[in-house]
Amino acid sequence: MSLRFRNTLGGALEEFQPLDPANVRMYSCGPTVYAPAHIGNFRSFVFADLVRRYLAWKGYRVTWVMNITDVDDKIIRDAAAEGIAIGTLTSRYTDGFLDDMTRLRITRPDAMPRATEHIPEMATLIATLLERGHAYRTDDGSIFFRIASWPAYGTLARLDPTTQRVGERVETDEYDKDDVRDFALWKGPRDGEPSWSTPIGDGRPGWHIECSAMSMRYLGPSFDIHTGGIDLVFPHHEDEIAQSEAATGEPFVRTWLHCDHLRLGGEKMAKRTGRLLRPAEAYAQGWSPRALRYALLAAHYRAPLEFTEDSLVAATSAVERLSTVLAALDQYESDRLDDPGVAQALEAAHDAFEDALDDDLSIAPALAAVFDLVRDLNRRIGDRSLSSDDARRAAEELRDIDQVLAVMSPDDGPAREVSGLVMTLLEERVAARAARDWARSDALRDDLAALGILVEDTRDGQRWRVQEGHDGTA
RNA sequence: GGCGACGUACCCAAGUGGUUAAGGGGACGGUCUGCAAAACCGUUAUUCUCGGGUUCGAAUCCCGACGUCGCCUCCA
Repeated sequence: MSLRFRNTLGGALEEFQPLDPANVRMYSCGPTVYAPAHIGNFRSFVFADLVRRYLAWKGYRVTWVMNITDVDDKIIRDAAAEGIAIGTLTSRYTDGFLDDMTRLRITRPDAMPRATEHIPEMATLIATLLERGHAYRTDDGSIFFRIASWPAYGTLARLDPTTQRVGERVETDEYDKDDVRDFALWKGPRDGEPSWSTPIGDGRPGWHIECSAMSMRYLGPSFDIHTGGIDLVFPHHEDEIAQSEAATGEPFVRTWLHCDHLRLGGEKMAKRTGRLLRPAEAYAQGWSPRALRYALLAAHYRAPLEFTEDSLVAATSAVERLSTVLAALDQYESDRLDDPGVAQALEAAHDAFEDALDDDLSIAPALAAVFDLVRDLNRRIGDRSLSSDDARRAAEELRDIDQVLAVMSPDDGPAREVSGLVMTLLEERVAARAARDWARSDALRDDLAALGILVEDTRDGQRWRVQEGHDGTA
């Protein structure tokens, strides 16, 4: 089967066909760096990473761009409150964001453009909109997009602009718009606010224009996939489409993908309500980054996901189950001949995994296929019915699948060589067990545990794996 | 008020017309083991929010009720 996505634009399940088969172009709305991102934000970034990884796994070359919004009202407000330049504030939170991405195993995008570094591109785009009559200036030097000039406005969000509820929370009179629904492309200069001098005048960009300008800069006027949280559908992405297509006259994005909210206590996780959890806080409570990743990944992206401690308990057990079977396979040895049933099981699991994800990234059946395989492999390990090559191939298959999931290897340097001390202790313990010296054996097990090495005894002898959170280099 | 999503076991979550309702977690029982851990086996939904209807047959389709959440305003 082929890859299909549920396109927010139109709502249909559509077969994915890249505009350029040799290069899938994808853009994700990134963070506004005025505070550490919370795990609700990261749900959308982990989701985008899943799209990116799955496309690559399917054999596509992907160019992935994620913006960093480093100038906006909240950034200006918070920097002023601290008495620092906005760049000082935003570089602080940008660094933190990049660290969080790394720990959550989110692939580094090919480009992460900053808004403040693309002011000229935005000014050019706005100039075009002015020329074409889709934008107008106000007395204070601001420039607005004229929604009345763009009949398709509202298509993405399925909103009828004429019936929008306006008036309840009309923006303050700070900017003098022709129509309350018009949105700011450019904000005129003000005292105490950062300002750039451009051909369209002094001031600073509005929010939506940066994504249009930067996506076009790196991906061209038309590209394949645009991702974001469901709350960006309106007005952000609606505005992006309007201003982009009005400027270029070409279709902006082919497939829009939006993930639903992460919830806490039954409600959307959000900074404004204070109802949130940040990655660092989860780690401080003892949860591992990969368990957090798994918890964010394990539900379908278009379904709301309630985040609870139970979900982290489940995620922790699930990822440990995966790394345990991998460790067992890696250490498995047998003189047996290959069992053709193993190759069949691997192929069946691979196909089921792919079929599930092909269907609009249906992660739950994909994971079910993985865990069905894990149970089968554990059974075979217990029966010693595998050959050494069977075990090696099984581990290879799991690691291949993990190119998409990125949850199987323990955090903190799983692939690293363990120290000579650990190897010596492991050997000593084998000798102690051979001599049935249980006291010595148990003492060595404790010593190894203190070094982050979990030792288990099986019918086939001693088996070990690295404990979560230890790097095994002690 | 408009638009949208949703209600499946103790928890999370697949399944969208037809043999025994995936998978993960938790709990309990068992096997293995010097002990421990891991693993494996078994038990945990005759039933899918409720009430009607269509059908030979529905968790799956239709109507209604109740309940939850989101967007319409900054927001992943």
